[in-house]
Order: sequence, then structure tokens, then C-alpha cells
Amino acid sequence: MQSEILKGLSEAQRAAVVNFEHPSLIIAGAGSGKTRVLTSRIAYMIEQGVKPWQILALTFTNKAAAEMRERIERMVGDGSRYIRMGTFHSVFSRILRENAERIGYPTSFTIYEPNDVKSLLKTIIKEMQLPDDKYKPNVIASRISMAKNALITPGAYLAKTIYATEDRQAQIPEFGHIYNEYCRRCKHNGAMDFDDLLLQTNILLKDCPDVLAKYQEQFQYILVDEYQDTNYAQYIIIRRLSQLHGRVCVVGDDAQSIYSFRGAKIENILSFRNDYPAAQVFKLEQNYRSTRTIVNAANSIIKKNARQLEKTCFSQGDEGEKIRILKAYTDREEAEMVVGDLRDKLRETGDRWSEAVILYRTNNQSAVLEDNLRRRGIPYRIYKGSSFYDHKEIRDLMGYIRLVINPRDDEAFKRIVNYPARGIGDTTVERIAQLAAARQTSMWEAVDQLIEEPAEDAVTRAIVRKVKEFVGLIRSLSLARTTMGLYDFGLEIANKSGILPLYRQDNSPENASALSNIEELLNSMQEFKERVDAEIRGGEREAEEEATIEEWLQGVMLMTDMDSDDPDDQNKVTLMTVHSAKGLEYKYVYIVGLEENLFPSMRAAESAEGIEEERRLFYVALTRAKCAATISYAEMRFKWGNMEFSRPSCFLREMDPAYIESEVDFRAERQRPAPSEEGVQAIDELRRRFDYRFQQKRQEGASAGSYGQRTGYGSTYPSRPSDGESGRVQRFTRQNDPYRKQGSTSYPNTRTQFDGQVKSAIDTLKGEPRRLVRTASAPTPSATPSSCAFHAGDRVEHPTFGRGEIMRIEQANGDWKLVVEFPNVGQQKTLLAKFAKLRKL
DNA sequence: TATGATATCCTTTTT
DNA sequence: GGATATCATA
Repeated sequence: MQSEILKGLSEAQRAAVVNFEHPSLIIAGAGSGKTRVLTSRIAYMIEQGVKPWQILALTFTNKAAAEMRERIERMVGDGSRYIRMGTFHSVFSRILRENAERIGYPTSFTIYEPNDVKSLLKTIIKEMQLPDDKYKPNVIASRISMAKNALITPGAYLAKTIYATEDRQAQIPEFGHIYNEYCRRCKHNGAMDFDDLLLQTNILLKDCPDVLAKYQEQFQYILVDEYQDTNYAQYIIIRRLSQLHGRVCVVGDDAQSIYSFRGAKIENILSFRNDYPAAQVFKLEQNYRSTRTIVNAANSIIKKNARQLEKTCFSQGDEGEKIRILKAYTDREEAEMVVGDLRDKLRETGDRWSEAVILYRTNNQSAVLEDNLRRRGIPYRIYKGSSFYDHKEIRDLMGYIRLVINPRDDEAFKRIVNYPARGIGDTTVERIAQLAAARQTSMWEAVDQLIEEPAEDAVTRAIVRKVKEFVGLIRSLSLARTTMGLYDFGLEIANKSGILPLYRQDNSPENASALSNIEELLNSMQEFKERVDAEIRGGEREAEEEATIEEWLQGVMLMTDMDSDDPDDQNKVTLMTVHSAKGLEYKYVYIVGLEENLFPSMRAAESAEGIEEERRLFYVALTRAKCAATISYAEMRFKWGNMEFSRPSCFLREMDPAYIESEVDFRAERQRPAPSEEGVQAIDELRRRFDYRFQQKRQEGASAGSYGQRTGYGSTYPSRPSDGESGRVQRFTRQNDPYRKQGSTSYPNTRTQFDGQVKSAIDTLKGEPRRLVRTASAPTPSATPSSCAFHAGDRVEHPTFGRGEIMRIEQANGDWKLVVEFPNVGQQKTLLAKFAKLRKL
């Protein structure tokens, strides 16, 4: 009799499900039913007699893990609970906790979130007296992360000269020592960062053969979802665990590998067959999601990539409509067009708002779209992968909990010792830190010693009293932990710490949201306790393994906002980055900002691999669409407060024209020269005039209530003309409007006029740029790009850096970059001619 | 020690 | 432009 599980599966899917005794590579094209195959495979294994606890299933998100568990439970029932299934980080943090002492960590180790990492790095950089303009915590943190993901320990790092060379070139020669000190401190504080959860797991499995053997024995079957996104550390963990039996099943799509910037190695999936020569390969090539047009168009793009696994994705669905390409003059107009089109589309089809998504490359593109949606009264939601601890109140509360669990957690200590304010100022904290450093102890222990010491003067006595109060507070919370239930304990902390009272003081909207976050945090404690109690009743847990705050904290640290689906978000248009869209599907997909230097991004354009990854990203975006995809680009857009020209993305040209319907010729524009200084200035000028005019109108119209609500453009166009004389940026006011003084009458005062001017400006630029410059050039004579007032070798004086010599001059972005050496400062500075107040000597 | 002014950063970000 | 961090100041 055939298993129920196999019913309704295609030939290819079924093969991938039933052959579970060998290493398997399941190449799952977009929309090919990947999750279904993976869950069916696990369910089938259980049905065939594999014990659930012998199965290890790893995912990248909690959400994916939860969804899989749910689906498996529907197929095989309760047994699914015993499957070890979760994210890499959560599964291995649990294993680490069970074995922490073997690698020199306390069982109660806490997890440093990115803020703690940054803060600790800042401290170290300061202590080592390194210049913080070169040693940026973010840069250092990401380099450390890369090293850990590549399993390069500080020792190994310092031993290799190649890294030292790299660091010298990057002007961070001390990086290796920072890395070393960082790791030492983390360990000393009994803390691991996210990357440690993988690195330390590797160390554990390498250094403790008995532990490795135990888990090798336990996990007879290992399944990995989204294998194309695994990094080296994850790859090695999988190799180690599967070394004996080799029963590894990886599922993924190399065409959707988009996380290399976080250390993911597409090579892992590309060379799986070399790593596991006995591997069977299953290809899921039929797309059940999208129209033929979408799938074929996506194929036509991805085939430009050199490195990929061979496969032919196809759809047997409708042909569907062609992909449309919209062109706008500005980012604002792009939003207008896209949202307008989206609204028309849904009106026409009668579909709900939630069937549509707008995808962009970078988060800051969402602002204009939001603006437009809001104005039209269209419900939308922005899907942003923020962490729980992105909320300050959560971070603070967690600080208390962390310190109680692990008093060595210095980052937690620093965060809460004076929050809410209790008169323990920076100098006191600094002193505690120094005491701790001198005695090689944690700050918590140092504080103990501080209050033992006799206080000489009144000021010290007052401080000691305050510190004593704090110590008493933490001690009493520590005691409460042993006597109270999980939820009560959480509430006790929220109250006694003063955080809850703080937010209860008044009911501003921000406070209300903070309170609801705190409430959510406390609720999650209760939920956790109930779940564990149920497990004890069900016999999955021993009675003495009650829910502990450690266990709860561990889970919550690895949680993101995205994991909880908000029911309020029904029937809304979704806005998100392409990255966040992976794995999701929508009937109507809008992809905006298909421009060079945006999508593909500027950084990516520097390397062939970079472009390939962007191409995969575009592939991901396109294949989210079930029915129709619309792509847009703008000729210019705001970037960092400046208007910048852009050219249509090369990806538009790469798409097979057979699947495109477009009224604009995005191909011909390849010929247009790169935006010139003149062009940028001219547009800036127009923009400014328009903006000024608009402000005036709004001021007048505010009382009359007659200001263009319907189109409502221009409210946030920047008005930031730079004054060539002083080099200072000034706010634009009636008084200093140069055009007012000149008696100019050509303010555009409607959107149409404005766009008309912009259009003619662009057309003029294409033909003869010079004329426009003369008519509309800004009054900044110093910014003439063809010549620079300074020359290499000139001696100059700077108001803060003193005297120096110009070493180099480079043309840059409408100005001149001067590399100047200042002997007084002892280093080179790169200055912009327009802004630096340099005086020729 | 709280607050307003100024410097600084700015792709993507599953944990 | 804009959010956030750091700084100066009373």
C-alpha cells in the first residue's frame, strides 16, 4: 500500500522523498515545492521507522523551523515533537549549553547581541589607544564575524602573515590583537556572540571526541534547508556530524544564494557532490508558482551567471502577462507610477491588497513609496527584520535578566548599572571598569570590592551608598529567581529595576509601545513555562527540568520580530527588501529602482562574483511573482540628500525581450554619458527653486487650506544650497534666496511644470551640456569642475589641522578631493575642496 | 546629568 | 535626508 505522504507528489518530488538512506542533494528551483519535499521526506522517514530523535533538521530562520514542524506534525502527529529541529544557532546553542564547561564556558553563558559586540569593541579600541576614525566598531565587528565564520581563531589569525598584510593595507594593523582581546574578554565574561555559537560548536566537536561521537550517534539523519546560504562554520559542523554515516540531505537553490556578504558560501552547494561522492542528486525543476512568462524571463537572466548547477526550470501554468517596465524621471514619480499601477491592477482584478508586494534593493527606498501609499490611503506594512532587542526597553530589561543569570556579563552590567538613572555616573563606572581590569575580574566582582573599601570623603561615601543599593537590588533579584515562577520573576525585575514604573509615568504613544513590548516579553515567559510544563506532563522532560530563565533567555535572544506574524497585518500591501522576500510569494510583484549602482549595487559592480550575486537577487525578486511582475526605474533619485542621475540596470537589458512589454526604450539609454557635474548642479538648481516655491505656497496655503492635497508633491524636497564663500551649508530662507534677489520668475509651481523642466534639462544634457550650465549654474564659482584652485605640492593651512602639504588631487563627485599631509596631526587627511577651509600659503 | 547642537554613518542582514 | 551617536554646555 502506498503511503499517504507520497500522494500528490510529482515523480521528481517523490524520488527526493523516498530515497533517504543516502547523502542527497535536492536542487529545488524557485516555487518547486521545496518545503513540501523536505517535510514529506522527514515524515516519510518516520513512517518508515526512523526514530524522530535521530533526525536533525536545520533551518536558517525560526519561522521556517516552526512551519516545517507544523507541517510534519500534520502528517505524522505527535512524534514530530522529538525531532531536533530548529535554526543552526538555536540547536547548537542548546548543545553548547549542555557541554559549555568542556570548552571553558559557564553553563549559564549569555549571548552578546550586536550592540554588546559593538560596545565591547569600542571599549577595547579605546583601551588600546587606537584611532577610532580608522578602527570603526562596525568594520571591526564584521571582520571578526567573517573570521569566525571561516573558523579562523585569533591564534590562527595572528599566526598568518597574509592577514597582517591585509590589515596593514586596510590601515587596521592592530586588528589581530583586537580580535584576540575581544575573544578573551567574551570568554572571560562568559559570553558568546552569534558567530560563537557556530565557532564554539566546532571547537567543542573538534576538541572533545566523546561529545562528537555522542552526537554522531544520535543524529543519524541530518537535513539542511537553504544549503546555498550556509557558511564555512556551518558546513564543517555538518561534515563532522555526518562523518560516520554520511546521511546528509541538503536542499537549496544555488540560483538563490544571496547572503555571501554574511559569509555564506555558494561553493558549499556547488561542490556538494565532491564532498559526498555517494550523493544522489534530485532536481526539482517544475515551478508550480509562476506563469511561464515569469519563469522564462527569470531563466533568461540567471543563465548569464557562469557558476551554477545545471538545471532547467519550467512552468506548466498559463503563459501569463508580459513583464512591464515603467520609467520615471524621479524617484517620487516612480513611486507615483508604481503605486498607481498597483492600485489600478487590484481594482481591475478585485484582488486584495495583500496580494501585492513592492520590492526594493535598499531599505531607504521605502520612504517615497510609503509616502505615496499613505497619501492615497492604501493600507501597507513594511516588513523589516528587526530584532526584539532593537527596542531599547527590551535591551534594558534583558540587561537585568542577563546580569542576574551571569554576573560576569560586563556589557549587561554597563547597560543597566545606571539605568534607570540612579546617580552612578560615567566616572564611577569607569573606575569600576579599571578595578576590574586591574584584578582581572568582572565588573560585578569589582563592585563588590569597591564597596568594601573604606570611603574617605563624603562624595565617595555617597557614591558607595548608591552602588550598594544597586548591588542590593541585583542580589534581591537573584534571590527572587530561586523563589518565584518564571513570569512573576520577570514582572519582579520589570518593577524593581524601575523600568516598568518609568514607562508607566505618562502615557505617551512611545511609552505605550514600550509597555506593550515589555508585556510581550513577559508573556513569552509565561508561554514558555506552559510549554515546558506540558512537556513534563507528556514525559518528554524530566520533572526536575522545570522551565528556567536561562533556557527562556537563550531562546529569546535568538528570536526576531519577524518570527511573530501580526494578525493586524491582514490585507495590506507589503513593502520589503528583496532579501527579505526570499521564500515568499505574491500574485503581483513590483520591483523598483532597477538602476545601475542601485540594483546591481555599486559595491557589487566591482567584481564578477558581486554582479552574479546581484543577478541572483534579481532572480529571487522576479520569481516571487505568481501572476505578474512590474519593474520600474527612475532617471534620477535622491541619494544621501543629493540628486543623482542613474541609468537603467543592466539586468533590464539581460532579460529576453520576448517576455517584456515596455513603452520606454531602456536599451538606447546605454549611450547616455555618465551624469556630469553640470547636470547634477542644474537639476539641483531646479529642485531648489521648486522646493522654495513650494514652501512658499504651503505657507500661504496653510491657512487657506488650498494646498495641492491631491498630488501633494514636494513636501520633502531638500533645500540645501551650499554657499561657495563660507563653505557652510545654510538653510534656505526667503531672505537668502539668491533667485529672489535676482528677480527670477521661473519657479515651477506645479509637479507637471517641475517635471517638464527636469525633462528638458535632461534632454539638454544629452545634447549640449554646457549651455545649461551657464544659464542655471549655481553661484558656487569654486566648484567649477574643470579646474581646481589647489595643486599638488601647494602648502596650505587648515583651521584645525594646521599647516600641511597637498599630496594628491583627485576629481570626485562634483568636487576635488585633496589628500593633504599635516605634520602636526601626523597623518594624511582627505578633504573636499568645496568644504575644507584651506588657505593657500 | 539632561539636553540641544554637531559629527558620522549610510547595501543587503535569516541568528 | 535622516537616524543615531557623541559632544559641549550649563
